Formats: sequence, C-alpha cells, structure tokens
Amino acid sequence: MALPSTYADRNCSLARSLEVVGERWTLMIVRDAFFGVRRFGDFAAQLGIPRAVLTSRLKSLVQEGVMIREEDGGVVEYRLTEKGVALWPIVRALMGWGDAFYSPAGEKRTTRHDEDGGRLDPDGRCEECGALVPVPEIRIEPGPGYEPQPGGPDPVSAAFATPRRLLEPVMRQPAG
Amino acid sequence: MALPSTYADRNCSLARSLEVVGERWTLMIVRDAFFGVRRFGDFAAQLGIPRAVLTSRLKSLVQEGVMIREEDGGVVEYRLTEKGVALWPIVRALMGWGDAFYSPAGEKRTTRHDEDGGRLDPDGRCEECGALVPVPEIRIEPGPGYEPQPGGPDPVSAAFATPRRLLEPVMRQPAG
DNA sequence: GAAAGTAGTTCATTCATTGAACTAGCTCAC
DNA sequence: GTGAGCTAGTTCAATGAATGAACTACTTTC
Repeated sequence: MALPSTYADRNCSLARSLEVVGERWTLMIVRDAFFGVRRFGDFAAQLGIPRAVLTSRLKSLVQEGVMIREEDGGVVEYRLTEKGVALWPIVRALMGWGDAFYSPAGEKRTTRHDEDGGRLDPDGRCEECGALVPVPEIRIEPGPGYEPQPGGPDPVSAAFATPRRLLEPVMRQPAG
Repeated sequence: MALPSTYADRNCSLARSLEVVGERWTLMIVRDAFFGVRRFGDFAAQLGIPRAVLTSRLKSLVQEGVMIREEDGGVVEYRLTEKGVALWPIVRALMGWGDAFYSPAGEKRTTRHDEDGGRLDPDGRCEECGALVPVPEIRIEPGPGYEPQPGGPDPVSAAFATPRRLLEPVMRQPAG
C-alpha cells in the first residue's frame, strides 16, 4: 500500500497505522521478527519475498522506528524496537481471526505464558496466573491446526515448529 | 497485497488473514462499514478510492463472506457479516497503535459502552460495568486528538464527527 | 419525459512487484 | 595474501495493479 503517498484520512489512526505497516509483506516481516528472525537472508528465504522489496520494507520500518538495524562486526541484524513490539496486539488479532475462520482443525499456533505454561486468552492474559503477559515471556508453539511442512525443513522453519519464546533469536547453526 | 495469488505460508493464520483483508484499502473499507457506511458512493467519496478498486475490493469481501451485498428496491447496500464484525479487534488494535505513536494529543476517537457511557479499555472492556462490550453496543466519538475537518463537511464526514453507535447506518438525508 | 442520482465499467497512464542475475564486502582456510 | 564461499543489498526487464477521469446503464423524482 501507501502510494500517492498515503491515505488521505487525517482523523483516523487506522489509516495512520496502515501507512506504516499496511503495505504488502510488512506485517509478515514483523511477524517473522517476533518469531526470532533477524537476518536479511532469513527474512528473504522464509517469506519468499523479492530481495528488492525486502530491502525497501526494512528501510521504511527502520525509518519509522519500528525496527532497528544493527551492524556488529560485519553481521547485520534487524530487531523490533519497543514501538515494533507494540504491534503484537495487531499480529495477535490477525492470527486470531485467521484461526477462527480459516483453520477448522484449531489454532495454528498456541501462545503460552512461558513461566507457568498457562494458555493465553484472546487478550493475551494468562489463564493460569491471570497476568497480562509481556511479549518476551510469551512462548509460541505449534497448535492443533498446525500442519507439518512437507519437503526439507530448513533451520529457520524447523525453529518455527518448535516451542520458543517470542523475540528469541533463531539460531542458524548449532552454537559451537 | 495478494498478488501471484497469495502468501505462501500455509502455517500462519496471519498470512491467511492478510490474504483476505491485507490489500490496500480493504481495512479502510471495513472501518467505514463499522462506522455505518453502506453505500457504494459513500465509500468512494469518504475514502477517495478509485471506483474500480472499490468495486474489486467489495467483490472480494463479499466473496469471502466478510460483507454482504443487499439490493432492495434499487437500493444497494453493503454490510458487515458476523465474520466481518469479528474483524473489530484488528481494527481496534490498529487504531490503538496509531493513537499511541502518531497522535500526541491523545486518541483520535474514543470508544464507550453506549449503555452506561463507560470508556472501553484496550481489550474492549467497559471500565464502568466490566463487561466485554459487543460491537453494536459500542459508541464511538471524537477523542482529544480529533482535528475538526477544514472545508465543507459532507453529511458522511459530519456523521463521523458525531457520537454514534458502531454499525448504525449513516443517514444521507434527514429522515422525512 | 427530462433531470438528477447511483452502481459500476472502461481505459490510458503511472507506479509497484516480481524474479533472476549481479555486485561488493567480509570471513575463513590454506 | 589468495581464493572460495557467504551475506547484504542493487539492478533491471517484464508483469500486474492502482490511479483518475470519463462514460454507461439503471432508477427515482418531479
């Protein structure tokens, strides 16, 4: 999205949000970032997104302060900022709606409070302890609607199929 | 969005949702529908969207069961179905994020429980009575961040600036 | 029956996306 | 250091979608 420059609507925060995260691919990139993807090549491979588009999207996400680009000794990483992490309710709501109407076998991913294993309700509250669970304490794991991938599972996809905390980096080679 | 046909990701309900509501303009149309817009011409005028695009979006929303097209005595109306109303948490989350990061003067629109006037918290719960307020009982009104429109306010924009219940149809001529 | 309104189409132009190939810089082994 | 291999990011031709303005077809109203 975002063409002539934006949506015209000055009085709607929905329009304003969509100007930042409403373009094709953008929320998929953000989702991957929640799932621990940080490297350019991993985003590209995982999403099947053209590299030129990925470059453009990451650039605008960084410019908007949703992600930050960190270069450390030749290694480039993209991470969500606080503003980016604040997108979680949006991502959760979209996953919830898709689960409800397009996943008859049940939710594709289950979220839990990693501390006590309690499931999270639609508002992100732990059904065990009642707390509103902060993003880094959310564990995500395959749910009843999850369909194991056919074909060779690359390391990143494999990590996606394993219970893990949000934001925890995907490891691309076994730590040595 | 949604080009070659879709996103490839079979295991993510976020991708699935974006295939339905992720294209440019789609969520703006849905928002207008929550605000009571039902007529083709009102969507077109309110959003400044090219009519050809509007036709295409409405067609796919109807096909997906998010909206329904009703023709009654020459009058055509588009309305949200239950599945469409279930998009409210997504719309709310997007408005919330935009308010938080792009509306320094405060939220652009306030939502209340129409029965008792209580404000709704981010989860959509009434701060007066504690109930999770169903969409038709939500009243929306200009908030502290709302900026009155310059220029001639057409009837639809005027309705948007007045406290009203969600889904309640926008009247285009005073009932006679 | 003429005027005005509405839903929707058509079409040339502009712009974004696609996908594949390419560049440039770094790391590591020898 | 030289070469192999990896990674971030660019380039570019082809495709497809968005834009905007004009137009069609149908209704209602007076």
